[in-house]
Amino acid sequence: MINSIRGFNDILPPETSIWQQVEKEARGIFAAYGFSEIRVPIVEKTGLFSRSIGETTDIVEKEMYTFADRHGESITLRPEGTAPVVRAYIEHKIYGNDPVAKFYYLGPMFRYERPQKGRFRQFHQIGAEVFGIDDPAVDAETLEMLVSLFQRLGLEGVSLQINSLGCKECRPLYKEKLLNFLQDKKSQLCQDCQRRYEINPLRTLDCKSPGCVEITSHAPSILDAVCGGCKNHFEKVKEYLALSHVNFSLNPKMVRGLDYYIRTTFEITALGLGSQNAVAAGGRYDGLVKDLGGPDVPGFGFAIGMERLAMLLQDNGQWRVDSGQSPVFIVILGDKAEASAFGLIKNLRQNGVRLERDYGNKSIKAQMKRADKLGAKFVLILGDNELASNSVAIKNMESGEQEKVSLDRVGEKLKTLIGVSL
RNA sequence: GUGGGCGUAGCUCAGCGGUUAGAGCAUCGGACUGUGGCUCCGAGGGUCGGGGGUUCAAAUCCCCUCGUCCACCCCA
Repeated sequence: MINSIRGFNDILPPETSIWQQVEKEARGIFAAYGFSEIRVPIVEKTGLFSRSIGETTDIVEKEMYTFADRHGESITLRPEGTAPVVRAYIEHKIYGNDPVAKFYYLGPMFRYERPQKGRFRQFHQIGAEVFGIDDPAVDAETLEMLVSLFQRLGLEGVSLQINSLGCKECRPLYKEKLLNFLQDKKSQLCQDCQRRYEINPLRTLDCKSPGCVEITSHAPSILDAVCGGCKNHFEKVKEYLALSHVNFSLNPKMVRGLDYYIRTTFEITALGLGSQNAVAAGGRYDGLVKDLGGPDVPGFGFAIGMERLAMLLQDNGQWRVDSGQSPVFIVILGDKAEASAFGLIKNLRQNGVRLERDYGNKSIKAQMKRADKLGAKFVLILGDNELASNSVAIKNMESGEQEKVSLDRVGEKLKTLIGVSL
C-alpha cells in the first residue's frame, strides 16, 4: 500500500468544515479592509526565494523543496507566500494602477523540516500584503484586521507581541553593539548561541536556554538603539494600536527568520500549540520590492498558520464541527419504491433538502439505524404501503410520531418541518 | 541533521518467552419477518510495521530498517 509522504497530511471531514469556516470569515473580513484575493503559483524559480528570504537563512539553506525541471532549471516549492506575491506585483506592474495595493492569499507552503506538533512539510497559510504605504497606520490597521479575525473566530488565549528591528541603516549599528556586549561572554553561551554569534547574533536574543536568557537580559535593547525614523515609526504604531483597542506587549528580543523584515515585526502566540507556539506572524518589508527588481515600494504583511489555527479552534471546544442543517433520511423498501424514489429524491435535493439514503435494499431496521446515526431529525419512509396510497410516511425521530403525507405535498411538509426554502 | 517515546483488529488499547493473540468502541446480523436510540446474543475483521537473529518455542528478547509522535535547530 502507498501512503502519503512524511509531513504531507490529509485533512479529513469533519475538520475540513473548520477550514471552510475560517476561510469564509477571513475572506469576509479581508474584503471589508479592502483586500482582494491573489492566486499565485506554488512553484517559483529558486532565485526568487533565495534572494528575498536570504541566502543564509535556514529556510533557504536547508528547508526548501528544490528540483531541476526537465530543462534543468532550478525551481522550488514555495516555502512562504510573500515572495511570490511581490513577484506578481512587480511582474504585472500593479504599482502602476494605484499607489496602494492590498492582497490576501491562502494555500499550501512547503518546508523540508522534521515534522512535530504544529509543524508539517506541507502546511497552509492565509496571508495578506499591503504595498505602497510606509505609514505606521498601515502596520496598526493590518494588525487590527488580523486580531479582529481571530476574535471573530472566537480564538482565546492568544497574545500579540510586537518589536521593531530597525532599518537597513540602524540595524547593523545595533548588531555591532550587541556583538560588543556579547564578546567577553561568548564562552558562557550555549553551543547553538556560539554559532549564532557568528552567523546571526540577533538570534541569541530569543534563545530558550536559561543561561543565554540570563546573559541577554542585560544586553542593550534594540528598541533603544534604532534610529530616529524607526523609533518614530514604532511609537506611532503603538499609538495607533492603542487607539484601535488592540492589546499587545513589547518583545524587544523577538527576531524574525526572514531577512527582508525591517521596522515593525510581530508574532501572535498561543498556549496549547506545543513548542511551535506562533499562530501568525509578519512585519514590514520596505525594500523587498526594490530588491526583487521593482520600484522602491514599501510593504507590510502577515501569514497565519492554518493547521495551528485549526488546532486551537478544535481544542477550545465550542467550535461547532458541522454547522450544516441536519439531514433528512429516506428509507426505501423494495424495488418498486426504489424506482419511484429517484424522482422524489432528486426533487427534494434540488430544493435544498440535505437528503441521505441507503443503497442495496437493506432492511428497514438497518436503514433506520443509519438514519439515527446520521442524526436525521426526520425520516421519510417509502414502501409498498405508501406507494398504494401515493404517499410517503414522515417520521419525527425525536418524538417518534409518524404521519402519512401525499407525495406531491412532501416538499411543502418538509419546508414547515425544517425550514428549508422551497 | 540530532535526541527520546511509540508501532498488536477500522479506532483506543491490554497481553511483554509457553495452547488457537484479547477487550471496549465501531461494522454486520439476530432477538423484534415494515420502524432508530436502550438491552441481550452472535458474526466478520490481525503477515502483532517490515527484515534478520537467539530459542524446543518470539507479539514478547537482540540487531537492522521503515513509519509515527514529541523535543532540539528553525519556523506559520
